[in-house]
Formats: sequence, C-alpha cells, structure tokens
Amino acid sequence: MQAVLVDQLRKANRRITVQRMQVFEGVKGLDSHPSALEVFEAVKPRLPSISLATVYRNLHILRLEGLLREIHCDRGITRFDSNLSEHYHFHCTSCQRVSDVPSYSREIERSFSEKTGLHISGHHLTFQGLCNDCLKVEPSR
Amino acid sequence: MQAVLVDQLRKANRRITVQRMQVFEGVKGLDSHPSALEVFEAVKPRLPSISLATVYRNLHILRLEGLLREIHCDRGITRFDSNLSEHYHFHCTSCQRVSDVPSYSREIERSFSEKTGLHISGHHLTFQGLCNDCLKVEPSR
DNA sequence: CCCTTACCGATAAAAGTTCTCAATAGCATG
DNA sequence: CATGCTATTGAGAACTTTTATCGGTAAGGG
Ligand SMILES: [Zn+2]
Ligand SMILES: [Zn+2]
Ligand SMILES: [Zn+2]
Ligand SMILES: [Zn+2]
Repeated sequence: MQAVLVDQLRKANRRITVQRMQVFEGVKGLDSHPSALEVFEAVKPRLPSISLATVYRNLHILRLEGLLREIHCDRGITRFDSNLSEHYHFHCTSCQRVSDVPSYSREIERSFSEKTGLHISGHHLTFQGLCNDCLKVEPSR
Repeated sequence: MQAVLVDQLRKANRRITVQRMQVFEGVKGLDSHPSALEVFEAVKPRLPSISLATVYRNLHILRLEGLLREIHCDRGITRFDSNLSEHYHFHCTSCQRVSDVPSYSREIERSFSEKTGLHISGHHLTFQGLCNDCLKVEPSR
C-alpha cells in the first residue's frame, strides 16, 4: 500500500520514516484540509513522541515532492490537501471547514491566458458560504 | 475628496485621523495588494511617528467597515485590496506581486449553488503564473 | 473652549512557522 | 548481519505575522 508515495520518496532520495508516513496519513485521514496543528494532533495519539517541528518539516517535504498541496483560505493559516486531482473548494466562513468541490475547468485558464498573454501555471477557485451544519445554527445572514 | 470614505467612517462612529487616512491612501497607492508591513513602510515617510500597531488596527477597521478587502495568496500573509468592485487576481509565484484581473462571473456562483444546494456568499478566483518581468529573468519552467 | 472617549505609540504577548543542533535511525554496501 | 554514511528526529530557541494592553493624546460634539 502507498506504493506511489514510497516510490516517489525513494526517487527523491527521501527516507521512509514512521513520522513521514503518519503525517501523510494524518492529512489523508482528515478530509477537512487540516492545518499543521490539526495534523499534529491527529498523529500524536499514534505516535506520542512526535514533535510539531517534524510535522511542519514533513508537510513541507511532501508538498515539495508533489504529494500534498497547500491552500490558503483563512488569515494566516496554511491548510493541506491530499487530493491531488484538479478540483475547487468550498470554505464555510463560520466553522472554517474546507470541503472539495469536484469540478474543474481548464478552459478558464486558456481563456485568461489568451486574453492577457500571460504565462499561467494554475488557478484556484474557492466558494465562500455557510455549510448546512452552520446554516441550521445561525440562520441569520 | 474621499467623501464616501469619510461619510462611511462618520456613520460608523469612527474618527477621521491622519493615520487612518494615510493607511487607506497607502493601500490605494500601492496597486500591488500590499501586506500590512508594506503599507507601514509606504506610510512611514509621510508620517514617521506612526506605529505598526496603528497600521494593523486601521487595516482591520477599514475592512470591518467594508472600505478595504482582504486576500490570501501566500502562506501566512494577509494582503489588502482597495478595489471594491468584483474582480479576480493574478498572483506571480516568483515576485509574489498580485494584480487585478478585471473580469467576474456571478454565473459561477449561481451554477454551483444550484448544483449543491449550498448557501453561497461569494467566490475568489486566483490565477498563478509568472508575470512578464519574472518571465524575462527566469525563462525556466 | 471643554469634555468625553475613540484613537495613538510603545511594547508585550500570542499564534504560526522555521531554524539549530546533538542524537538517532534509514538503508546501501559488503 | 554488521558497518558507515547521512537524512531525519525531538526539543527548544528564534523568527514572522498579528493582536492585546495601557497610559497618554487628540477628534469632534456641545
Ligand atoms: Zn460550517
Ligand atoms: Zn481539496
Ligand atoms: Zn513576477
Ligand atoms: Zn484586487
């Protein structure tokens, strides 16, 4: 299992450590696009001796190797995403949870690139709103 | 000048101070969507005694009153935008500058809301790429 | 001109992230 | 399986970005 992950790490001359695997599993297990601290707290029960610095270090490495993605929705927080397929996001402005939106349009990039002549490497689309849970609690706004 | 700004502040029981006006002018003058520190450095020559805390305080208040907007592109940095009209952004992944993209589609929200049944209050679209300046310097990638 | 209080500057504190370093452990090699 | 090289770890310091605290100041209404 996780053959792709292990192969990719080996190829990049990265070692397969328990901490690194657990950090990856931590992000993958939490489908809510967790922050570094949330990953730390998810991994800690299984690996009580792990350091927060190790979590940050491995999140950084896994992103460098293209095994995780970063997203920026809130102020001052970096969130991590194990879903590498092209997709958009929905950010609940009340509970701050981020969920995937399974749609994507490469046409948006092509159209923008054609209009401006700029070199485009990607685009992020994020919807803001209230999730169904939060809509029940505060029907205001 | 700045009649709308002054009226809006008065209406909200906010005082018109030199610092507050200069912070607003600082964001407006820098069309690059500056960070709080960049605003501070832009204002300092005109108001050498201003404190960084005052810049943060007023950016926060101006956003609360709907006179500025926040955007989140980089890791851990909040940028400010004086352009209140609906528009998208282009983020250069090399020099980190953010520029406006004068297009917007409310249809995207309607379509998403219809598909998912979720309550949408807005959406952000950001393109990543290399600006023309950076493309000259590093034609790689 | 005076009074109330929102605001200011300075600084400490909090939150998020990265750096430093000695000790450890992957893993290639034999 | 034993050995050696070095990437990685844990702990804590340091750094960056943002917010809170507080005594003094000044905006603006009366
Ligand atoms: Zn919610
Ligand atoms: Zn996602
Ligand atoms: Zn650039
Ligand atoms: Zn803008």
